[in-house]
Amino acid sequence: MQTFGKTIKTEREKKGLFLRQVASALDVDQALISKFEKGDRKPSKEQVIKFANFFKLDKDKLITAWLSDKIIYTLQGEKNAENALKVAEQRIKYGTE
Amino acid sequence: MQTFGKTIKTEREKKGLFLRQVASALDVDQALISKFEKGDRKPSKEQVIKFANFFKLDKDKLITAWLSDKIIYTLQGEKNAENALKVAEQRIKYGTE
DNA sequence: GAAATATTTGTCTAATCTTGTCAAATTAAA
DNA sequence: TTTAATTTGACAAGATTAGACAAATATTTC
Repeated sequence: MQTFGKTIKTEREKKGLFLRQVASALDVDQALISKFEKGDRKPSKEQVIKFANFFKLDKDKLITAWLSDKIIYTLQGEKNAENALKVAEQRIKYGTE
Repeated sequence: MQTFGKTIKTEREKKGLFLRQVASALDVDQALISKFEKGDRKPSKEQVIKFANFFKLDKDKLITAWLSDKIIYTLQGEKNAENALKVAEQRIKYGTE
């Protein structure tokens, strides 16, 4: 169950690349990529797609990881988090009623 | 499976109150409450709690509805929405690994 | 159906949050 | 200990959102 950050960090290391290199390939500041990897900045969807292309990762999987990061972010510190997820799931599946 | 807006609207009508009255009781602009009810403005958590108290609703339930609104908002238009929810659920239950 | 009342909508400003960038600090490697 | 890599902090700019108000629309009442 990967976060976006861990995924791209692992991938980068697999390929033996430095942040600097990814940064220049994607034209994104390397400090920013470092932050993506550590999860203290959230990339835009366009950036997620850039990463997926660059690392040849399944786009949907990477987007899913990124979305789940965002969900978890909005739920942080909420004790009703789990219930909210269940409710959201029902609402998405069957519509809000 | 209620949204925050529907919940407070229903509750208000149950009690036969006008927006104006709720607005003055909670000290919130009535146009804003109208927007909350229709779901085109998202209340703060403090406001959610105000509503729960005022209508004597279960705080956790109302917060859950409000959180699920926010989740659905972040997932809007995403085809990976359902998967992202499942992933988020796993991560919250068992931690991110 | 006219007047009064209730609700909704549109728009603007201010406040809040988020982004990307740069420089400095830290950590790791050679 | 020098060099290279990564992380951190802080800031300015940009984007997003909230709340306020007025105007428009809808609903109710007589």
